[in-house]
Amino acid sequence: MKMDEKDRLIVRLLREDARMPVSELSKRVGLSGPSTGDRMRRLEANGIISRFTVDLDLEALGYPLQAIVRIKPRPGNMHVVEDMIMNEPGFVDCDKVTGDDCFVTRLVLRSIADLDPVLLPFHDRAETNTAIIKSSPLRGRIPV
Amino acid sequence: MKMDEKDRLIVRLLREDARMPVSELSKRVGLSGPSTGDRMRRLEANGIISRFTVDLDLEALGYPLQAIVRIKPRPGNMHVVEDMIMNEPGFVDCDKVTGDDCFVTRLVLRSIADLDPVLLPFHDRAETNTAIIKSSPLRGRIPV
DNA sequence: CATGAAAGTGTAGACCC
DNA sequence: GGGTCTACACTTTCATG
Repeated sequence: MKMDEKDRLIVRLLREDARMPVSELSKRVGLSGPSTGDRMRRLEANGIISRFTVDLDLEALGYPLQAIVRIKPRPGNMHVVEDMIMNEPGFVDCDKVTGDDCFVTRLVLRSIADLDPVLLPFHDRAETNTAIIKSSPLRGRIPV
Repeated sequence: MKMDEKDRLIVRLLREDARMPVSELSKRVGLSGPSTGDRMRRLEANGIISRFTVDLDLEALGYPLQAIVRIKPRPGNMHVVEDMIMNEPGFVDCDKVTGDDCFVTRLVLRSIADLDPVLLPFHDRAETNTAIIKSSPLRGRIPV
């Protein structure tokens, strides 16, 4: 699908506020209401916009700490370990990657004391490497 | 802020479709329109919902490949390397972490051939470790 | 937290370039 | 094909209980 400058502007504005009325969107884009609505629907239909959603503040939800945990299952434990990750709600992201590690995950924590209990069950079946996140200078940028 | 079951349902529904009319939201939650609207605004005011936004499909935007790149600047190159990450639009996530690596980033690519040119400038100032993402079984789960 | 009226918003159809 | 205008239906909001 080809996007012009107005499509890109619509996407950028909706990223900031997905509930912006079509009427206001149309003013900022410089098109009529209906055309703006059409473009919005077209962007969604073509899969550029995969969904309208809300970002949650994990800190406000009681999870002030996050860690990157790399997990390398021991031979034969691939599937079990993947299931264990899925069944621990603290893991909010999980990527399966090539190379030495198998899983790169993001784990959220209520306190540092929660880290050990979460990782302990893994140590029978995998090697883990944990790095506490100090800050996140970049989250979800759109590549230009 | 204390959240009850209805607040949590509102958040869950808005995650699926942030543009859902308050009128329909209220039906599904089992409250009147105004109370539902009030709760929505309260969740946003208290920072639980940090913003209404859209998820973009990076593949549809022409970036079918992603990699996790860990970056360890050589002594004295911390700031330069951070700036280099910020100035390369392919980096869409960047976390500053404790431990051996300093930065854990997510890099999006149009093709595997783009990997080398992006990483080359770093090799003067840092050690990098790249893992191609094969699949992402978990993205942005809400911890329960 | 619910109700009802007023103001605002989205969308379909006809039309134009 | 894409854009605009108009009009009607739906939605949100505010005042009130």
